[in-house]
Amino acid sequence: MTGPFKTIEGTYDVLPGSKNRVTCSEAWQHAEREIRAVMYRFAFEEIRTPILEPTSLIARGIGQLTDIVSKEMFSFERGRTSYVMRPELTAPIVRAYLQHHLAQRPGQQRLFYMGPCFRAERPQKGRYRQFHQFGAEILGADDARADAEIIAVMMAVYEALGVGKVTLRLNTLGNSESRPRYYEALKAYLVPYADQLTTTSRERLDRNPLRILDTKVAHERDLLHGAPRLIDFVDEESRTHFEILKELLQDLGLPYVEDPFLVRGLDYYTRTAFELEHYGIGAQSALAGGGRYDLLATLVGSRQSVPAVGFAAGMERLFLAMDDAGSVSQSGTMPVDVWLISLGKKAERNAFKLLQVLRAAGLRVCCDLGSRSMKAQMRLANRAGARYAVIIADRELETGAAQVKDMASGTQTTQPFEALAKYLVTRTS
RNA sequence: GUGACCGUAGCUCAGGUGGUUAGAGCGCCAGGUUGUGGCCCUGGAGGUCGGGGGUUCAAGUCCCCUCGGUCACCCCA
Repeated sequence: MTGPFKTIEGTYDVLPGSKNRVTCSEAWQHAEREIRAVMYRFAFEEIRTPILEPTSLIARGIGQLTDIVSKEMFSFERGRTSYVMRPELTAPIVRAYLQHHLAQRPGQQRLFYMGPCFRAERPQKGRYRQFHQFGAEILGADDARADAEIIAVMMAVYEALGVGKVTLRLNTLGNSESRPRYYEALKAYLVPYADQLTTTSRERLDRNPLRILDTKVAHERDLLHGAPRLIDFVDEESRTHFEILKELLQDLGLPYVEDPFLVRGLDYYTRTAFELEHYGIGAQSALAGGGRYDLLATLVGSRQSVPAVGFAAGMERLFLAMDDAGSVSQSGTMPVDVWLISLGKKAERNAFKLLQVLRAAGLRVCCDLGSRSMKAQMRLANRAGARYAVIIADRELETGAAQVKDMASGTQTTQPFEALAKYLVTRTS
């Protein structure tokens, strides 16, 4: 299908009552509610930043050479300014933290977010051009407990939404001094084998050798078995930071696997890097990822460095994992408490006023806005999942009492108009 | 950016080797009950067969192009 009534490639509408979790508004509301609840329990506060950011922030923060910045950004010029549709939220949050001097607020800043992000990739299962992330950041703390807190909230969200069977992979990348030393060693090892490397890996050799570590090409993986190990180059402080983090995770009963080849695709990570995986949701198995990014603030131009950790997770992948885990879905449209049925113009007018009275009493109430037959209105009441149907026609107007039908049992009673709200409220709460 | 598969009613899909007015189930609307839902019965609305071009007496069916969808690579949430 093509034409004007069509969402653009890699985007989708979220509709009420959709059988597909990703496109079902009730499923989104449920997930968002649970995520918020977990975040509040861990004492994180919400931050919302613009979807549009200056290109320079993203380019400097995430790194000019990353895939995201080099080929996946939706960006455009407007006058003398270059804008991007944010591809992630960590850099924007650091920007907000610096712009609004959030360091002046007491203690560490514990922030969470939810919202759309954009990357110009070819869509596939669990990957969209407009996708949605939620995540949390702790800014202003270099203690390993901050790393553990971040991992703990992240795990708690999946726990709360019924997603078990997740794998937490963990690694340390070292600090800004040890990383370059490892680059050199890895480069020195790989250069003699340059002719055996793929073109992309050969390009990375110069610019970002770390990225070669997460290659999936079989013979490159074999080659890497003999390569110098990242952990051997990691500085003493980063190493103890990593050891403490692992102990903390053990204390919290959070299982993890160490993965010396885990490298993240963004330049700003230092020390801790982690990924949460779930198999059974397609090729894109990463539910969430994150790590420590002590360098990011200075990368975007801050004179002072800001120690920080965070995680980012994909909503769409969360939904896929919930499907795979057989998590109870919040499917189907939300039923109404009461459906008002009226026959005749006069009754319609009266019923319309009654709608507001019942709503003011806290009931979810609706009626047909046409002039259908009793049968048709009854059918609508049924489809809307109404607990009660209230019938008003000339006869009821004369006697001053409405017919109230319990839709489940089919029994019908007569209630004076003045008593209606109270009657229905006590029966639906 | 590359590759594979797919594209017929709102949805899920039938439509052997090209041949009369393109079908079903579900959904929607209405009637069967002139004031009563769910079940059942009956009827109705709804289709540029993704789009364009070509082959042919004849194309939903064959060929080419194009657009979209899905999945995968790359990479990542």
